[in-house]
Amino acid sequence: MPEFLDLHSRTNKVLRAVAEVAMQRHGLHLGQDHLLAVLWKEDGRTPGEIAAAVNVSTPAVVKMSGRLVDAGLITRRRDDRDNRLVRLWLTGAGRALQAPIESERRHIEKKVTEDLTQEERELLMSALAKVHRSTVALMTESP
Amino acid sequence: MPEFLDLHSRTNKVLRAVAEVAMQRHGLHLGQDHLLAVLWKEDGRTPGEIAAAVNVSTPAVVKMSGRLVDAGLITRRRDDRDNRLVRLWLTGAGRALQAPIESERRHIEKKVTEDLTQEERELLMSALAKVHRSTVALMTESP
DNA sequence: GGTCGATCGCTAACCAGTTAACGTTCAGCG
DNA sequence: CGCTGAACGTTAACTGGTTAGCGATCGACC
Repeated sequence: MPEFLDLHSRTNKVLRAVAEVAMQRHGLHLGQDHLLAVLWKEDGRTPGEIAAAVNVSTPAVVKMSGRLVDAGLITRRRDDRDNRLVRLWLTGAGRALQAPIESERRHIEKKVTEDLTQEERELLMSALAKVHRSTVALMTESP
Repeated sequence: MPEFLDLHSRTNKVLRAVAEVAMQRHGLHLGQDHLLAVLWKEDGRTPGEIAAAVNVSTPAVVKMSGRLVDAGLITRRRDDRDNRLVRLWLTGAGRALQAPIESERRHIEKKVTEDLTQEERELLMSALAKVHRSTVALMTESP
């Protein structure tokens, strides 16, 4: 089992777990905060736009937005100019989550990188960015 | 959106996507190779042992092993000494996948880190290990 | 002004993963 | 020797995610 792939995926798993319990403290599941973040930045976007912004498929946004509607955090309404579009709008409850969620994520980021020196942190970011680019390149050429 | 968490999860996503298509070339889904890897190392282990080795819940192993049985890569048989135990055994097809899958993963690891110098690679690994430890610590103390 | 293709949201059927609850089987202890 | 509690696999119900395919709507073109 190659060491980098293994370490990276194990790290991802624990990071996800930590983020999950943090989000549950606010009644959210992991990933829902990303969707809300798009609306916090600009309300009334369509599922397709959100999917593109979050790098997720449109059906994933559709399902998740259904749960967020049930939770009373957003509402769904058709665009009256173009009737095949649907626009998602934050409710008061959804908007109220912005500050606590963002603070929560900053807290996690801080705790999780607190053992790194500033230099290590920068090298980690740039190395990870290189890996990201190489992976995207590998992905778009092989199929 | 904190930059490290974001970059790490985005990197994980593309890495998963690459691994997924690579595994599909051998008729596998992502994660199934990890389960098989445990059996390649030592055949005839129980779902609980495998779950612990792969850091996954037991039900996850149960479901996945069902699909691997359907695919003809493993068989499931109760232990005759202790009848509540179930042991998973590789079939010939399951054993035959070891070499190609391991080579596939090594190839991905190589391609994905090819833009890194040796020094960068080592720093990335050690930094990631630190993050991993801090995250585990954060996880076990907060709830 | 009608048709035809593109766009968009959505549903269905998968996959991996989780926790909670259930039924069996075993082992230790009275 | 029986009973009680622990260990184990399994099922059910949820989450996030995927691709394939359906239906409705819009826009452009003839």
